Amino acid sequence: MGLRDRKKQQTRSALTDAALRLADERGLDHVTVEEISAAADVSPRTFFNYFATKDDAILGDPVITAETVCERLLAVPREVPIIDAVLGVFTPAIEQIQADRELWLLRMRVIKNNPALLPILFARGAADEQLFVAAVAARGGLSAEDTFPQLAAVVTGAAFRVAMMRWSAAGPDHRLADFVCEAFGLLAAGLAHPVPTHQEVV
Amino acid sequence: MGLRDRKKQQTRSALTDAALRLADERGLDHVTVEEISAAADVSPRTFFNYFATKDDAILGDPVITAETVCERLLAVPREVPIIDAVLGVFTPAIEQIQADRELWLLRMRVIKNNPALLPILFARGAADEQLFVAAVAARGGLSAEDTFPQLAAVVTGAAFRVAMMRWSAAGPDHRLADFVCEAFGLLAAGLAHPVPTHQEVV
DNA sequence: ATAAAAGTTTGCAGTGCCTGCAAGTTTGGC
DNA sequence: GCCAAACTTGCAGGCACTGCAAACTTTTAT
Repeated sequence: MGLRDRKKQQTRSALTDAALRLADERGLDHVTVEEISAAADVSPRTFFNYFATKDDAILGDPVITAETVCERLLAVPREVPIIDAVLGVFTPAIEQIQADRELWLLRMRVIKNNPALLPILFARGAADEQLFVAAVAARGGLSAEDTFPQLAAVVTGAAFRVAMMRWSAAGPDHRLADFVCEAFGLLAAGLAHPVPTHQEVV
Repeated sequence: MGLRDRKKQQTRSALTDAALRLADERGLDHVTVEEISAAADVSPRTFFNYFATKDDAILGDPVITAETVCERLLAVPREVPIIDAVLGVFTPAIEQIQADRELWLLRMRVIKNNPALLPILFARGAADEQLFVAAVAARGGLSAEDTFPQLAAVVTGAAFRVAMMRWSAAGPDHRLADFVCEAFGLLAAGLAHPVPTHQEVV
């Protein structure tokens, strides 16, 4: 990678870093693009060369592209239940997030304090979601217009989001993977009422 | 209701109607608040006395308040599985939407064409979502910090959203209730792979 | 009926996000 | 070193949205 691209990468993360730090300190609404740009030593106009919106700077680059998700999902044999398949597909991303723990905890804190950001946490756009739906459909030999793939895609996404929130709220010794497994497990159980201690399922 | 409130109601729906119509014609991005206000015969400043954001005018009033949801949910006996409980709680809202079919189909078309609106379709705000989580928790004798209520609330919301999308995409003879039931049924089945015709579950 | 009170609409001025355009400046290949 | 491509920047401008204070309208009390 040449000097050029290295510099771009630097500017990019300088911008997210500044955005995250400032938003964490004062709340996203009390930080202007002008301030973020100043903190990253670029002009406000340049900010928008890197990110389409102020929010995007907070969210940074996606950990995993929709294309990768689709590709991997299609590689999972059809016998594997969709929940396990999705879990497998996301595992590398989960580990990636776990590795960048500090960054992500900060990011999640900012998201939690600025709920406007929340929807974008998973399924960053309708386009990505549609790709995901299509992949689930293809893997199951179904149409993207069928209920199952649409539901599976959206619901696993929602479950993942819940896992992220819980992980970020938990203590430092927890692994994101555990939260995701727990959530997906409950999903696979059909959201059956969890058994309080010493109680049998009816 | 006095003249005053009647007029307010009139203005309010004139604004949503104008917003929906114009957004449907040209796309939300190509409609300004000024235009919506002009179509509804009020000043742009007045628009913002009625709706906090342009999006809100599209979305109109919530069909069911978070408070009602919580109230009803707490009334459902604990033995009823959460999915059935939620289904029961939403039924009146579902019928309400079905009754205002024309309005909602238009609204859904606008939402589909302007995916930025999509997240707000269910769980209009983080606050509402939290109330919902709390209600699910209370009904199940769990804490709002537990995984189960958080997951159940978010996931059923997502499923409802999918049902709405499917209903709006389907022909005129379909009932929203059927789509919701189908989605909730798949959820209850743990997102098991649906059986294609003439095939046995492994 | 009339005047005061309470609630609504409106214009105005201002902030901040975001965009297109037309320079300037930096970088990589020759 | 020199050219072309890529990147940065300033400027002008559109639009969402807000607070404030001045009309205006409905309601209430007399």
